Amino acid sequence: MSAHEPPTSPSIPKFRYSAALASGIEAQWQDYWQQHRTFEAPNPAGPLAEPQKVAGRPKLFVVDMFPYPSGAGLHVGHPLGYIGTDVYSRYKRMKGFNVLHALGYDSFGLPAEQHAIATGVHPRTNTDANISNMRRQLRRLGLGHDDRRSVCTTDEDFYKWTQWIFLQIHGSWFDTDARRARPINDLVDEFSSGRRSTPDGRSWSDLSNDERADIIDSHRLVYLSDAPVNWCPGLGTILANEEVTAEGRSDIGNYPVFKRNMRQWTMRITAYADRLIDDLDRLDWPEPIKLMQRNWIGRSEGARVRFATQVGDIEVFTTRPDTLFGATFMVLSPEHPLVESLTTTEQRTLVNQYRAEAAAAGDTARMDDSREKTGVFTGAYATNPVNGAAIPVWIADYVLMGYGTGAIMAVPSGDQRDFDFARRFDLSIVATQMPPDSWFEQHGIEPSVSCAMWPEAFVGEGTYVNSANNEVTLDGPRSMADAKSIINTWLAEHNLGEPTVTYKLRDWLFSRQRYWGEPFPIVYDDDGRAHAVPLSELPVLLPELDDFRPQALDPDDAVTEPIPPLARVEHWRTVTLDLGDGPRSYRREVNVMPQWAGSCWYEVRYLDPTNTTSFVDSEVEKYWMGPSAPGHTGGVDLYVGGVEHAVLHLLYSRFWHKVLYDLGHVSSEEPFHRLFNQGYIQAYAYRDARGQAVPAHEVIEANGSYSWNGEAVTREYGKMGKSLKNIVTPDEMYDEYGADTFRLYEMSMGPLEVSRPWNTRDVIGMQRFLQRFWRNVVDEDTGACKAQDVTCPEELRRHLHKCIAGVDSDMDGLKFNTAISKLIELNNELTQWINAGNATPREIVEPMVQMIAPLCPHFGEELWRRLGHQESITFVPFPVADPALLVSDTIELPVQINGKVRSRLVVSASTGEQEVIDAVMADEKVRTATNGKQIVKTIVVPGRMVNIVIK
RNA sequence: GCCCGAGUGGCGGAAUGGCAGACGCGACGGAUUCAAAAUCCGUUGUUCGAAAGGGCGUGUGGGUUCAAGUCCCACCUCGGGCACCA
Repeated sequence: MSAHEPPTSPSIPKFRYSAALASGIEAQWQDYWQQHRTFEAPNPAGPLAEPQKVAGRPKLFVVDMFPYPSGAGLHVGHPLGYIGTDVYSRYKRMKGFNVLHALGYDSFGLPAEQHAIATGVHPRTNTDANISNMRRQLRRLGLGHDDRRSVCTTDEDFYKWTQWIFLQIHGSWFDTDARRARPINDLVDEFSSGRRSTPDGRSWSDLSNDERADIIDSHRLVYLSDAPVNWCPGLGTILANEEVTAEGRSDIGNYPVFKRNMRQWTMRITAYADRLIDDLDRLDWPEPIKLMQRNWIGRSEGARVRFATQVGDIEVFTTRPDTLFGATFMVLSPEHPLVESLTTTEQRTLVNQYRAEAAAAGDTARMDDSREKTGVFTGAYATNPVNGAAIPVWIADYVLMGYGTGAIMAVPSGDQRDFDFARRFDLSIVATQMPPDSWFEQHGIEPSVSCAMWPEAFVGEGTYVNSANNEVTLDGPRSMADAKSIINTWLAEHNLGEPTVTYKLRDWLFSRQRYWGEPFPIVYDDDGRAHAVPLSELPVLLPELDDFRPQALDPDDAVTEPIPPLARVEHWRTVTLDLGDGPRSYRREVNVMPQWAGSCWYEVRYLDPTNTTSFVDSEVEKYWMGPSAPGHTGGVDLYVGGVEHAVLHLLYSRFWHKVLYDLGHVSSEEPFHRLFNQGYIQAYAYRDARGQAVPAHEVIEANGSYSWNGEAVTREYGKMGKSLKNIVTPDEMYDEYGADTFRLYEMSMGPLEVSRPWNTRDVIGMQRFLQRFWRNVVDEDTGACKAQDVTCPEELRRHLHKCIAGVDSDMDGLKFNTAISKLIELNNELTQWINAGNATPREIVEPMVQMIAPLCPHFGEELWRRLGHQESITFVPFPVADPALLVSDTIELPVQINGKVRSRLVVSASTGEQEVIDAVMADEKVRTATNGKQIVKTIVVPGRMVNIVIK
């Protein structure tokens, strides 16, 4: 392993740790690992079983978020997380763990398809080229991945199982009593045995086949719905709610998105809303991500309440049933089904006009809350169930049909929107809670239960007023929770309402009108009824296409019906199958699955990538992902990725995993037990006077201002990207410094979870450190190992053990930046010792090499070999600190006077408190400072410091 | 508007409530060199001072404490998420 090309320049010693030397070393060790299959992790069972290697080691499953193989290749920001997980995995191998670390590719998706449309090149060709380039770039980084497990979602034997999971979901329903998914046949049994009654109460045997199928289909966890969807003509496909930005545009491409009705496959993720929220408490995730998921799911607890009208009850959902007595009017969504029958003759013209306007304005316009409130009176009145008051019924577009029941009871005294509406249209406002005096004081008005002077609604805890009828009263001081519970009980007793929970989360639109995705394993019969393709027919392969274009659509064309590319492949679209009643002709589903499908379960396939009989061997899944203790969710031990998938990938994959768990296919309840959000590496970009980006690496800084070609430019900070001309690639770093220096720099820049700016100029610092380290072990001229079995000074030995203890705990906590500085400090001290003419103590450098190995694996392997070891350093145990060397005999105590350090005192570590005080009082500087002052107090923090308080 | 997260030297960043600025970059000075690069040694928060030494310093203003970058309250700025959600 030591025959490297000598560096080209004659003035540089032959064995200096230069970029050229590093590159040679790195290439050789990468080959070594590949030949020796160093990172192939043994499985306990299944096709990759090596049970004897599994035995006696704890396991660790580390996963990076699934990358999309972009055509642009990697820039230095991309590998940050991969390096972090690699360092951690290598560290854990040295701590005795059986580590599974692999990286696959989320290779279906829009960019490859858009590229195919533009160039006519098959997306597979392009995707494969991108993957090989990315594999090449990552191999050069020296990542310890098990390459056998590098799956791609576009592989036929991968998407076979994506389709299989789809059919599992299609073949199940959610039992709301058991709070879990069950096979759909259980539901058929329940209906046919009479344990469960049919929707209209007829017996199961009296129903026609079609009627039965309708009932069953309506219970499936994935179902066809003809409902409003997010239609994005610019992409030629619909999008999930999570893929639409707050501005009503597509997350990808920023095209306009329109609401329209289309028949789509929809995943019943809402059935899992409660478990998706509740189980967050059992996960080791960053709190902000949990919060984002909670907010996205948006559980609100309240009550459904029915208000009687002449044409039937209006049902509302409210989170504040305790304010029912203050409901002075109702507001219905313009699309509410009762509007038609409620509206009086006199109001009809106005109402129709308003409804037309509301329909014309897009969702986005309606959501613009800076607008003034609009609305129209229907002419009808409803009865407030708690006090019998006749209250007017209005329609207004701020009430959305898609949330709750599409109707609200308006309590203007307690809700700001209702308050605004009431003031605008002069509707009455009745207080149900008396705000505290401080509230009135803040608003500069006299306390009054009359709302006439109130400038805004009062939301909060207050004494209840005006809230009683003959049977129930809330009046007086009481908590909101009590009041809600009292009124809910009363409502239930009188059959006027009941406690309910609603969610913001909507079901997941799962169809995409594209080509480059998994085909649905679904066919339709002549009646248009969907059937599952038999498992034996999987995978349903994508047909070849010559032309990948969806029909050309204007991004603003909201009305034209989309025709997916697969609809044009007539020979593929029609298929003859025997689904139990003889061979018949069926038509295939022509939509494809969204990109999220493959990433919903890929981590499971890492476990058993070559299994042809199951998506994963259950024993293998249990070993790598099973719960570690009763009550533990199980799942990946460490999942690292960016925060941008907080409500997309991380919500969808949890949902799929829970379905698989319910059906008994996995033993883990959650896919990712511990989540770590890495920061981003960003970069400066520069623009000239015209606002054009200029090449960032050509910009010169002088005295805090920046220039390019002699022209002043302005600096901005953001993502690396082509358009900003500020990309730095790993390849440039490999050439200039080698992979180990690059890895070390990325890890040293700051905490892994924090975003930070890239600064090529700083990389040199880590290069110098490795050079000094190298020079301490290797003779730069001869390449000979300098380490000798000599005794080293006690102080250096103590420093080593302190370093071991610190690096060990830093690496365990993913704090690589501080681990690196500890190694640099130790190396600096070692350098001084050696520069003073001493030999290199083997006792110091061997543990140092072991400690640097996870960070700079090629460097570590090479030095380990040069130190005379024949085995790879990968599984050499991490050094252990000697506790006896961590405590020192003497300590330096800072002495503070009134909190300011005035002196330092070296004392024996065993000095008692009184002795310390005596020594402090004898100190010259202390005597000067305290001279003539009264000592009020003396604080001694054992082993840490002394503080004297004087007056 | 609501909810998170973050503000520390010229820069990236360290600091279980206990010596603020570890480590690295940059800058400055020195050694080596014909010279440079590389390497090695040293200085480097700011301010007053010739020096010894002192004052001030972690976004701003208050507070708790013997002691606050760290805890509490209010505010400012930046980044992110959600947004007429009943």
